[in-house]
Amino acid sequence: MRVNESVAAGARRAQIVTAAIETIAELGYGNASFARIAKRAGISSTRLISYHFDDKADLVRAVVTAVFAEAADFMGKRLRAVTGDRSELLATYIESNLEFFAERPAAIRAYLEIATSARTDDGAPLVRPEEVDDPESRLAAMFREGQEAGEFRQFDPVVMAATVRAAIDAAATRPDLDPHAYAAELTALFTRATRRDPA
Amino acid sequence: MRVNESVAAGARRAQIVTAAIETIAELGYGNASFARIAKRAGISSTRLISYHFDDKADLVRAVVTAVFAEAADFMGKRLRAVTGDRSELLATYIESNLEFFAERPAAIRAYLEIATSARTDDGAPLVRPEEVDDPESRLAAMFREGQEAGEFRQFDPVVMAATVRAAIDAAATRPDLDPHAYAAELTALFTRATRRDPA
Amino acid sequence: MRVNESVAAGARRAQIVTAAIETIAELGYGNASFARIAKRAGISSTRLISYHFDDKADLVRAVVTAVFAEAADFMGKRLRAVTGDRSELLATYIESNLEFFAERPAAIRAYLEIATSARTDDGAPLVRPEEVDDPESRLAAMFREGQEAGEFRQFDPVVMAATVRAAIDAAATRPDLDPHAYAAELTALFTRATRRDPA
Amino acid sequence: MRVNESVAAGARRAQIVTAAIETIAELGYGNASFARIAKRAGISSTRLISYHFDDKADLVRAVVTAVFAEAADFMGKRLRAVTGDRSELLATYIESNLEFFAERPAAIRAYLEIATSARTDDGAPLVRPEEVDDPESRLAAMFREGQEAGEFRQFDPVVMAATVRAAIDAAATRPDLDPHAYAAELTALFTRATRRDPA
DNA sequence: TATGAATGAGCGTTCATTCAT
DNA sequence: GATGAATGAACGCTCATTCAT
Repeated sequence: MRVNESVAAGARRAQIVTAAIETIAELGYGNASFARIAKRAGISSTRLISYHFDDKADLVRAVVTAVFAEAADFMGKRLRAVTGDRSELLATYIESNLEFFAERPAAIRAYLEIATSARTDDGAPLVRPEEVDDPESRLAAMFREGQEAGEFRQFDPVVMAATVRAAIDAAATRPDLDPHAYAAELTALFTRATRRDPA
Repeated sequence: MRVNESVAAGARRAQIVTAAIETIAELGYGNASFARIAKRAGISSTRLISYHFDDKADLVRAVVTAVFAEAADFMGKRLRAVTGDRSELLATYIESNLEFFAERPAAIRAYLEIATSARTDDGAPLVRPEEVDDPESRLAAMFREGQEAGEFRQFDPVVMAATVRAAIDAAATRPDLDPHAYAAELTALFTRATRRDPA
Repeated sequence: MRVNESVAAGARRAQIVTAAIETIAELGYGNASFARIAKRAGISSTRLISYHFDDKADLVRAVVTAVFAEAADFMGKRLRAVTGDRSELLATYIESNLEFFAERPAAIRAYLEIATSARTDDGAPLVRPEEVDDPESRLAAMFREGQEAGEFRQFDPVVMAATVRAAIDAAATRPDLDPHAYAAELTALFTRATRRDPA
Repeated sequence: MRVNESVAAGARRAQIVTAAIETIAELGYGNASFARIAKRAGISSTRLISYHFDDKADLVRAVVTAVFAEAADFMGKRLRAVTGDRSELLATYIESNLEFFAERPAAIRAYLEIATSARTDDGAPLVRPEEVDDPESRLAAMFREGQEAGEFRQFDPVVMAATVRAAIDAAATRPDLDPHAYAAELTALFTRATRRDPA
């Protein structure tokens, strides 16, 4: 997060981030060169990107941060409105996430591209999860609390969280399917997978 | 599959494919240049790669084919030994798949890298699923048959297959966790998610 | 030399010159970009450098001028105090010069960097000796006068002056050696090299 | 030194090294880009330079090695023919070195450019003296032996060697002066500077 | 006097691929 | 079946400088 940046600079940065999201989503991370991003942003030179971002990693980090902020805003409203137990929270989490995918497919595709494809020279992830946010850890914590509250059966919260995230992200690669129906399927699936077993 | 290739040429191809798998697994698809693959294979010039493979897509396709063949061989033995119903088949599928990950982590990481990162210039996947194999479709078919046989509850087989595959692939990115315990968790999860609901 | 510049502007210029000296001395002329100099000066934009100096050549000229002024001030005091003949003058010249190196190593390293490395696009020296000062010519004149006064043997004053300067500058690249001992060695060396041969 | 390189590759490398020497000598190290060197070498792309040399440092090292080899060959013949004492050896060293400058001015200018201007990003010399050769150390050793043999007076051999090298290198920057006359001046200078003092 | 924003040219380097034996 | 040599395009990034307040 930058501080003390002027309005004009902030707007330019946002414009470049938007172009980067679209380029990465459409062509893949490996094809998203500064030249292609600049072209899509309608700016004449890649120099302007280097001027506003330290390097490519900095731009990529800005993309992830922007997507996460948007997702958090979109989903946060729905999640804070939940009044029921954590089972309902999980259902809302899945549904709002899939709705966000339907709303902003490019943003989420760009994020997934970065998460799976952006590496440093030595193979390490360019953006480490803990650098930006870590939805999976928060999900695992929620499961753990639900177990302690007796709302969920006993299972490994880490595995369950990883599976829920993987299931949701997989949905993002199926834009052909209806997000509400898909959400209903996943909700049914994970409700059964997590609820206390019948006595 | 090539025909009429000599033993020597086949061995060279296999050597290059092996080096490609290791390079992709370790450094990521984006860093797996011909130069790096050639270096790992212990050959002096990238020319040898171009000689044995039409182009990079051809090499990548060979990698995927090799990994799939190995996985099919490894898992096939276990799956054919299953005597119970499709619920047991699913459990064996999950478990043998995670065992394969533990056995050949580089192979599966290379495959996942290719699946998520390898694109043509215009953003299309470099290797289309139907070009090599399509485990997800076969899984969906299995679910459909199980539903018709009354072994599973009613759910969307496509969504369930996608979720199972995503859950298994997510496990591959967690080499820190014990594969048997992970398999047990996933088996419990999907057994509950797919079984007929209690009356 | 600028005229009519305000105190504030003069201070800024001095601040930038100081940063330039340190940067050139530490990283070499080729690595002393406006960006690096600005960073060391603690100013946010290179624009301030361009504002206070016409171009890079102007800044470099200001650096050389500043170093020469400092050296002339430092050495001038000692040289004016010499009462003996030109042989003693030469010894004092050498010694005070090496003392100055010890006092202001960054300044002299920066100057030598500029003298040896700063070129225009077509290879010409960025700062021509006669543009700023020309110690070598003054030294040659001193030798010529000394020969006419019978204090030195006959030799080519130009070659001798070039050699003395080269010897002194070489000393600047050996900050590991004691400057006084080095000066004593050079004094002994050039005293023998310049004195009248025994009859 | 490369081994097992083909005749064609060796010729190419030599061609590029020659072009590099001329470019560096004429335009200075800072202006000697791959593009300018390639143009002078008459090759179409800078890629060919990168193909034959690991990186710029590798090319620069090859230049220095080539110049040193040439100088050693040129001077070696004359030095091995010396029959007198070390005083005569020193005179021959100076004279043959200046003759080499007159013979191959571009080579020596290129070397001096590299020695004074070629740095890594952090300011360290791109080519360390000990990496290629170290004439100064050998000269110092010669002085030390001469002192032990009673041929020279007592002085610091390191300082004297540094001064002789600096004096010779300074001569290289004066192509306007006659090398034989210059050599005679330096020989007279250092003969007097090094010989035993009269009793 | 100062500043952020923007620029086009150039940098060394790497890319997969083709040429010519 | 194998090889070294060569290629043009593209890469991210840095350069000193200018524009516009």
